[in-house]
Amino acid sequence: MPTIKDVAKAAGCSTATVSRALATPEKVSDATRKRVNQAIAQVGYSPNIAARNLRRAESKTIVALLPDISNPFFSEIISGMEDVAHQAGYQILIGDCEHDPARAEAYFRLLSTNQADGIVLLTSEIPRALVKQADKQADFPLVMACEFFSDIDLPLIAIDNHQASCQAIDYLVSLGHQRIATLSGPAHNPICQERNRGYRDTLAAHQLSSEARIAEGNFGFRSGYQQGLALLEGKTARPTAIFCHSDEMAVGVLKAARQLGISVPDQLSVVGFDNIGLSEYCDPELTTISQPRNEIGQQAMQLLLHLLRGEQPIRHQTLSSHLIVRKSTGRLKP
Amino acid sequence: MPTIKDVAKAAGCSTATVSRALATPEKVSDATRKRVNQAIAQVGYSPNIAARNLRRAESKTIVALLPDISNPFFSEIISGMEDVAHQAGYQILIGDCEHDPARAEAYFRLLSTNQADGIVLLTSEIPRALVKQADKQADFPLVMACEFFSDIDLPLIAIDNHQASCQAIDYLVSLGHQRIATLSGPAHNPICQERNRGYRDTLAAHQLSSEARIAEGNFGFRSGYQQGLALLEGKTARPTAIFCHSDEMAVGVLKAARQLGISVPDQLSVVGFDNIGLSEYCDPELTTISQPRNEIGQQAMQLLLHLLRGEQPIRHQTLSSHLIVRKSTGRLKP
DNA sequence: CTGAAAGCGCTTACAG
DNA sequence: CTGAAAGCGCTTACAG
Repeated sequence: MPTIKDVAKAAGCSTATVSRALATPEKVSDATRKRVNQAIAQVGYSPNIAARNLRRAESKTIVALLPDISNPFFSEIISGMEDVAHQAGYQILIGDCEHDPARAEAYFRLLSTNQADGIVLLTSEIPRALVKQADKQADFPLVMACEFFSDIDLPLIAIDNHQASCQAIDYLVSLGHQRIATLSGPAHNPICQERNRGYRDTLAAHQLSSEARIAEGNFGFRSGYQQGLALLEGKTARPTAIFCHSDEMAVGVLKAARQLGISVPDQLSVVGFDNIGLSEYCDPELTTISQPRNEIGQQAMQLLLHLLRGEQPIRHQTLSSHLIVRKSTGRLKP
Repeated sequence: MPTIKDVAKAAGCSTATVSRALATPEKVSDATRKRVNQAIAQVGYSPNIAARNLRRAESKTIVALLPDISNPFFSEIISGMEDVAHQAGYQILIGDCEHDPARAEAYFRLLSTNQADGIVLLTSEIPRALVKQADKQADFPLVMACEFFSDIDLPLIAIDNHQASCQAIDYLVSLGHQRIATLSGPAHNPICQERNRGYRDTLAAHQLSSEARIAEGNFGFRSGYQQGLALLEGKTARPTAIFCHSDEMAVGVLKAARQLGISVPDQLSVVGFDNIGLSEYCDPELTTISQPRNEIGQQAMQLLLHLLRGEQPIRHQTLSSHLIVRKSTGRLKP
């Protein structure tokens, strides 16, 4: 591999000048710049980024920390992040935590070893000690997207989960439903708590508090199916609608209903969350809440870039979600 | 951040000794090693990886090049890759090509700039010039997984797509089907060509060649739905079974059938490919071909590591797939 | 506008 | 077993 020295030799100038022609071309005379560029092309030079990073004490790498890469919800967020990052000369390292604290820790360690410049945190399922410690350090750019911690105030891009939940429940009530259950994600997860608060608030507003019933899943198909069975085959009055905190769980509920011979939406309405690709292709098509995933990714990266430049950006931004009505919800049919 | 100098000072030795205590502890006396380790703990040292990488001329980073990160098929493969990579001290950089040649090129460029040590290629949808050129360079460790090029012989971990396809078609014939269509992925994709060859061979073996009919999709839900409609609403004799090159397309076909009032499996059998999580939760549950995704990821990474160590590993490995029979296939009911 | 020189933090052949 | 020294490839304040 040719180095900057080879270019300097070919161009008949010093390595300093080659470096400047690349980093700050306006500080180099036209003639020299031309010679340098020719030399670069001639010897086939591309800078050794490791050396540059070492010298500049940066890595131009951002870690995107996910709870679970297999959840399709995240892919479009990553995509939005990449668009913005690449344009600014950064690359994204996707960190899949797989609910393993050690993994999360390893990714956090990349910052102290200069292998990453910042983190976009897309999960609250990591050791909070890690986050608290990081938050104290000045040079630890950390941004959250979608998820958040109730007791640690970090820069955040997200939708209003309380409101999104209210909207879903209001809609179900408007269809005449009273026994509306929620199939929540993990109970300790702050976004689920927000959604459950919205659920309770809305039931209360309609004098339906006594009907409140929350089951707990983990966002995946299987838990949707299992909790769906539990909710629907119980002896107590069966819910006529279930609001799920993810589309995968909603599809799991659809399977449970099918198995129990409960027809959707005639005897049961189901609402999902996230509007993943599948929601248009399951049977029936899913009524769900759509988050602007690409925009969330873009804004989160933008926010992190501001932080990296030492600016003081607006730390919290709420993007709007909306309810998409499809075929899995409706009035009860006798 | 403390550097190796700080540790040396605290331990009362040279930086060389600190470095050796870390890299080759057996070359350092017990007493010194102990002092160094104490000093490391005391000053809170972690090595600057950029500097190490520069010195060693490696990055300990492997690029996993995907056609599309939103396809859940890949997540478990990545997972398998990560297990092996992390254990060997490597990290995985996920490169999402999004069918954009410029992106693929950018990721390939990481190798020449010392930002990556090797590539696991999970797509054949990239400029072949890139690959051919890379393949010529000795120091360009490149491994393919799942996908391959028909005219470029690279180290490869994959299933036998021809055989997997034969098995699916044989099974459908055994159920009494004769008009079996295939919903293929992109026609120029070698794995699809293999599968289509298996399809034709099996039809021929059963004297059904005249029934061959191949539609082309792109692996996604939407194309499954659209091509499904086209296959099923045609005036010509409608297929009684469709073999799809992905589960998402199969689910798209299920939707098309539903819309046309064709019941699965009574009037139409559908087979998918990949056994993604969804295939157990759609309606009806999908008969599909399962690939050992985690193992593919592990073996691909293992193969790449061998190459990086300058060894001469077995370049081609075929893992076995198997047909999982669920509810989307059956004998025709009148 | 340009160059000589120092230095980023580490590793490793060499000498002892 | 240990240290002094050179060097990986780049950047940048400094001097001119």
